[in-house]
Amino acid sequence: MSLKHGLLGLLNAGPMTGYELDRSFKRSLAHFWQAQTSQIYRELTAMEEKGWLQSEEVIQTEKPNKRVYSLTEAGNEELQRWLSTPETDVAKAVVVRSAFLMRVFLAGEMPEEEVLTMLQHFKEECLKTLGSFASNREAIAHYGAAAAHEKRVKYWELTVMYGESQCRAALDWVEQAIFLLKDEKKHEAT
Amino acid sequence: MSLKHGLLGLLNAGPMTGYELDRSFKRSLAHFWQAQTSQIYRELTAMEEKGWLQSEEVIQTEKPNKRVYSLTEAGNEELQRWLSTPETDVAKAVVVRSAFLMRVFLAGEMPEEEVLTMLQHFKEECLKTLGSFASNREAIAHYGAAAAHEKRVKYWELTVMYGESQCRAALDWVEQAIFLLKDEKKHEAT
DNA sequence: TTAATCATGTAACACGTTACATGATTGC
DNA sequence: GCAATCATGTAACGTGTTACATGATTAA
Repeated sequence: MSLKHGLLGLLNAGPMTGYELDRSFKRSLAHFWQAQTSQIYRELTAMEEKGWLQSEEVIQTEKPNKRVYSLTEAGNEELQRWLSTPETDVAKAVVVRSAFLMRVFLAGEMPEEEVLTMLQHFKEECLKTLGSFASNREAIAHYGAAAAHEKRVKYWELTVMYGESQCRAALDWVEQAIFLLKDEKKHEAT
Repeated sequence: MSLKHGLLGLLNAGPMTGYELDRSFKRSLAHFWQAQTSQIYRELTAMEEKGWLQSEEVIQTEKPNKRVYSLTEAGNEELQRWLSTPETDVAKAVVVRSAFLMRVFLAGEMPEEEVLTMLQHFKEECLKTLGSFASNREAIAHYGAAAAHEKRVKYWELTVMYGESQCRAALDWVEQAIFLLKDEKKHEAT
């Protein structure tokens, strides 16, 4: 149930519309939790039903009307409850789900050139993603300048550092994997 | 749709029962794709309906009866089709979903000691997981000795290497994070 | 005039999780 | 006598994904 709690966390900084939440989400949390716009609207409806949020419609003339959500007492308590309940499942903290690794695992059924192409493609993705972390840092610097919520910014930064370190490790791995496969091919040839 | 394709891949090595698939899965793929036993049975039923598998009931007297699944032509084609269709979604290759990082992101709403406890706990998980990769390597060595499917073993090994490198990176990160938080506290004290 | 931004959703489906049920055999 | 292994599932629920629908304003 982390999407709901992510939204509670964002709303803790102040009321927002679904649209704004969607953008905040994509700017800050998307590197470890991806969510579709439609899912966010659905969760907001569900959370209001649970009493964690309240909303108010704001009529606009120049733009479409919008619905502004804010945390209730119950929502705040739920956030606190979730944060103070440590994860019991050992595996979930570290283990991730990766369709890419599934392909690697099954790569024995593919021609080797295709495997190499796949790895090369993965490498490019890693490089791109590393770049996106750099822009993330810029965004942080921008918010950090406004200060006031230094604490929040500090932890946001930590999640970005985590992403960067994972990404660098993935890059090292893929380079080594490519090397190993190529090296093997060379030996086969001789 | 990777769970289905993982199962297809395992069955490509020979017919198996749901129970055996479950154990194979947990032994080899579980470090990048976790699946509940009940989910595996459900997927098997669905895949047989799609014509990717066929099954046969084996009557046993000393043990409960079992149902042995094997790949059909269509199943094999589907596996090939999936393997040769590269992932189009850029983000999915690298981005992962992590409730732990969600907690870190929201850690500003927690007392700092709790954050430290959480990080320390995460560190222990990392260490445990690193250990489990070691046992994974032993399992590989065991299968590798039987040879015949060297290719499969090679790629299996690569997925383990990936897990290990990610895990080590996570460990480095958490140690640094703990250091940063403690250091900050010290400066506040003075 | 075309794309981007603002703004909200519904419907259907796919996939993941949890709880529960059954029952025999084997080893400690 | 109790836990583990073998062996298979159903039901309900929760979450994630995809496709679709609407419609105004503003900048290139």
